[in-house]
Amino acid sequence: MNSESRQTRRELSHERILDAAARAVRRHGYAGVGVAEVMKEAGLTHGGFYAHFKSRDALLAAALDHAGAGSAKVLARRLALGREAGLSPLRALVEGYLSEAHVAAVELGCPVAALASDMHRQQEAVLAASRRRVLGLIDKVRRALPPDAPEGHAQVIASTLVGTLQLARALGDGAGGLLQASRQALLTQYDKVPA
Amino acid sequence: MNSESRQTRRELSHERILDAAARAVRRHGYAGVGVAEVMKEAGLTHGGFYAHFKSRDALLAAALDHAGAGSAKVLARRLALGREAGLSPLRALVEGYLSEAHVAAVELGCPVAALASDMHRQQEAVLAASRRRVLGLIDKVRRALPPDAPEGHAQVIASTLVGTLQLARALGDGAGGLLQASRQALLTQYDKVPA
DNA sequence: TGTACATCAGTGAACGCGCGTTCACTGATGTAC
DNA sequence: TGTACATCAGTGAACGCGCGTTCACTGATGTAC
Repeated sequence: MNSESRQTRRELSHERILDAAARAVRRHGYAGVGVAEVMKEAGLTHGGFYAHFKSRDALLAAALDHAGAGSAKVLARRLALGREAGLSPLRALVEGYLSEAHVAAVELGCPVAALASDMHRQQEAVLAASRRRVLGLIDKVRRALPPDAPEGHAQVIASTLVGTLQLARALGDGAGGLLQASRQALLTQYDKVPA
Repeated sequence: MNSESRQTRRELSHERILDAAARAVRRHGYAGVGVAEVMKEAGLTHGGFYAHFKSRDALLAAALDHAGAGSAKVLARRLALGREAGLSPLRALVEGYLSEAHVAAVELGCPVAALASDMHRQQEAVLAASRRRVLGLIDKVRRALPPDAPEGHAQVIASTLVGTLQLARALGDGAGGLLQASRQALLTQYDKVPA
């Protein structure tokens, strides 16, 4: 334990609330996040919430940033593993994102896929945090592409990743070869390094 | 007025409720649809709702089918116009779907783009209607492709269409060339008929 | 065509419930000496 | 090290509000003669 990881009781609680909210917003959507449920999952009672956040919306915005940081870590690990296995960064990203595991793990997965169709309906603070997630995703794709790749490639790939994951989740068992079709299309079109 | 279009007062009300609900669910999302608001927009009071639908969820399911029928009509018209202008069906579809007008017109646009990330969270009846919309969209894309196109192409294109529209809506003015990038990518990759 | 009655469609008040938010209070933690 | 006190973090009851749903009632529509 270094001095940075020594946290007060308050800071520990704050982080548990954020963790719970970041999971809740992905699992239940913006509208499905309840203050009481989040606090309960953090091991607290709902009354103490307003000592940590000034409103439910403030919690949602903070939760999105928290979820984004979590997703970034997951991706970094995936890219590191892929590199060891000799995969191109794009292949590691696409195969990780468009996996059955990601379809199933909504509450720990990409917040953009979990929330995108509802983003434009949110209030300013929540919308701003949501936009950061979208731009962050596009940026992660961009960094997995060669430096000289055209501007729009990262945007198109990100759009396909998000749309595919959502449709796969909606269709459930009836998704057929949707994931596989998108993986193949993206890698065939954008991955110049043979696997 | 032929005999088929002669409707009772009840039938007229029913249709106004459905119209209002189909717009509301796309504008406000599943969770944002309120019985009272829908009835008000249909020119009625909320108490009469349960003479038309047995629950709010039943309304949502019916509204999705209604929205799907509306979208199908819009698309058919777009394809007819495109054909007159010498556009391939795929180009007519892609340029219509990925247009600034569609980004702006959420409440009359594609219900899949408006709702996809929330679909998997709905109860069975609403989920089933939502799945029909997804399959319907994929099918529309398939019919805009050559008959010998590989299985997965329609799925991938539909995913890209949905994802792109959602990200464009989320980013708003900051969407940059997102629509343009996806239009170009899809047509370059899948439209073999030169414009 | 007109009148009397039955049925239908819609009204609006009321209910129960869950949720975000507030607040007086309590018990735990930390500080001063 | 121990005691007294101040501060902090969390508790749980309460409030107001909106929403889905129910229901007794009313006014409009349609039918019988």
